[in-house]
Amino acid sequence: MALSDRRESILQIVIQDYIETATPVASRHVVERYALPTSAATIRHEMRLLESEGYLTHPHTSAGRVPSNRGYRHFVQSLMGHAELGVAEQATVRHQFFQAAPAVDEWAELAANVLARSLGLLAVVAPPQPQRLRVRQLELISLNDLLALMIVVVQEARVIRQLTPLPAPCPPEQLDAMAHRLNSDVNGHDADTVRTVPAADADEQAVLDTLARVLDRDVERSGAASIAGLGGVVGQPEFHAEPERSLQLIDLVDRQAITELVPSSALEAGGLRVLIGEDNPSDLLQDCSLVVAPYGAAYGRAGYVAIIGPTRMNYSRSVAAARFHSALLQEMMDTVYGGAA
Amino acid sequence: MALSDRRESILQIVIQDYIETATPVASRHVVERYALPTSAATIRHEMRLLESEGYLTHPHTSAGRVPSNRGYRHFVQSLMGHAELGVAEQATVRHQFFQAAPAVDEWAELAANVLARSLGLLAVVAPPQPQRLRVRQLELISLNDLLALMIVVVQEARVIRQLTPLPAPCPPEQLDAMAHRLNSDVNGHDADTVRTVPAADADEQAVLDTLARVLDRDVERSGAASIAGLGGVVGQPEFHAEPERSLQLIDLVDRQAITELVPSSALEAGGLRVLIGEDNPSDLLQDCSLVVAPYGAAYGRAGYVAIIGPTRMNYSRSVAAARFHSALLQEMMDTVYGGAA
DNA sequence: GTTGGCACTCTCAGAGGGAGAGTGCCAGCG
DNA sequence: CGCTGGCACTCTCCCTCTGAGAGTGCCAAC
Repeated sequence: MALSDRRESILQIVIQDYIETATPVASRHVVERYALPTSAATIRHEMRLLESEGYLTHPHTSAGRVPSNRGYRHFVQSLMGHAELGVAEQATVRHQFFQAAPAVDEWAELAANVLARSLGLLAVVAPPQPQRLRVRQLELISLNDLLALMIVVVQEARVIRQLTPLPAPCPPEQLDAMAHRLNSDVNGHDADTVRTVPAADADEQAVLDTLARVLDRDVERSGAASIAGLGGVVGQPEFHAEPERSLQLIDLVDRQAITELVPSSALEAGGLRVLIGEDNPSDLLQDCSLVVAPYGAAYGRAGYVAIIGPTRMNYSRSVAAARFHSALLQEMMDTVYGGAA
Repeated sequence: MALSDRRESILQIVIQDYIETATPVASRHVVERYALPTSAATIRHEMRLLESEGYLTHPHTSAGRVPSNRGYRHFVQSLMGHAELGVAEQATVRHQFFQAAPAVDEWAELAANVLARSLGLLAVVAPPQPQRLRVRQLELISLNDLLALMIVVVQEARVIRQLTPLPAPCPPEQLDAMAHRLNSDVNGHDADTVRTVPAADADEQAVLDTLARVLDRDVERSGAASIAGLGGVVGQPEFHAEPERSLQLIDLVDRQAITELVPSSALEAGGLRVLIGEDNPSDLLQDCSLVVAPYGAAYGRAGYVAIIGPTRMNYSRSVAAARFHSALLQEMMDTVYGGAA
């Protein structure tokens, strides 16, 4: 069912006004603020129709209108247009990344911080997860005769540190020799092939076992997602009313478990997705929206940039920012890793 | 001014009861719950005296007594006794660390998580910061002819990843050769001595410059403190009443800036400190207490285990847990790094 | 020194009431 | 037929009031 032009623009005004003010918008407010050529009564009439079609709701009889999830959905799909970050803002963000770019570990964190700050919402940035890790360099540091610190640099440009107990005493020189020997054996190997490498003695076996286990474990860990902007979201008016909800969210962030809120189905499509209210599988996000922009699928399980906020979030800005950041991260990864895993 | 025995034990009861229930404790409640051989009126009389001496307060005329900061301080110093974690709990924690111990990166995080969970308070664990970093192993990965990924393993068992632009084109083999050459030159060097190493060409100079800068920067970064338990602490009743306070705290954690709340003066003494209410330099913690247990001073600027919660926190448990964890972390570091920097 | 008793104070929850904000509807107008 | 002003109606919000309940402070008696 198509909406008349006027009805559409009223819907758009109501939504934008509500996004801005967070208070139900009244008919009179609309005509006055937006200098419409009609009277409040007419707007009232149109709003009533919009409500009967499911785009708006009513907290109570004598309150103004509030967009329904359907209204938001229509807004995102048809009314919002193709959102782009302003040129100036793009430049600022690029500049920040340019300054930080050398520190590979910090990309996701930087992105999350910039997003959170500029949107005032919760931002989650998860880097792509490689399907498997391949050894590039193995380093063994002798701590004492029975304990070594293993440092593994993997081809996917990650570094793992791990303590390794040694079953038989092994003095530092011997350990160095072992590292040297093993390095050529395991170079380019992943967990599975590491397991097939023959060991010269018990200590070597222990090191190889640990190495294989560590390669597996580190792939498993979906961890390392950066989260920022908790303060911004729980400061939103919709959270003031329901402290339990805030607490649940805080707890999730605290436990580093917000990644659970991003359904993997949203990543599969490959493009940017906006999940509004009940679109979200999680109960916690029933009154929230989620903007997800995947990136880096070429490097394994796709990473993503996600924005979480009340359904009343500024979709235009959120979508633009998420899109821009995911593209930027993709671009940086391509520069650094040459476009292939 | 010494307190009579009875007065002291009443103070102790009031404080412990208040810590447990978070509600002002009434005279009648005390006699009934703790089966005291006196009447409520007597308790009332004693409480009045305790109040006039500054150990207790009164939210309002018809409310029970609440400990004052002075009361808490006296409790911590004289009444609480020497708190130790139960044997069973010690064993559990040790077991958790034993399982995770191999992953060096995760010690602080694990400690923060365990503390936060077991106390329901905010836990901050900051690893010791080495005064300077010395190169152990330098690795250069060619990304393209003009860009390399530098991976530095430092003797302090930390790993740094950093992008390095190359002024002159440098194919992979050549880069490998450079890494090999430089490795012997920079081994054991810190930022200052790295700067004195002569460079063979422009690319080598660029790499050395980046290396020196990175060694400096990484010492600077006080970062890497692990924080956990935000949900627990803002869920405490004292935060319900004041949402702004919660927001400030959330924001501080969000910005990874809670470390600001731990005054460096608390670390200097070297022993465990308890800062109650206005002892805290930060405004935000005026109604909160801070338990700080430093560790690892032998490895540079001391790290610490800190517990943050309302003044009504369970000091006995907090102090015991902080002490135990700091000792455990110290012990683990000594095992791994052999007791010297 | 301790106790029971009693008056007093203060909070808290609920009820009531008036003001204000908006709507829904209707009758009239272009 | 769509638009408009007017008006009754509804619902929230805030303020005030009130009664119940909880505890204390004090006093007189033991």
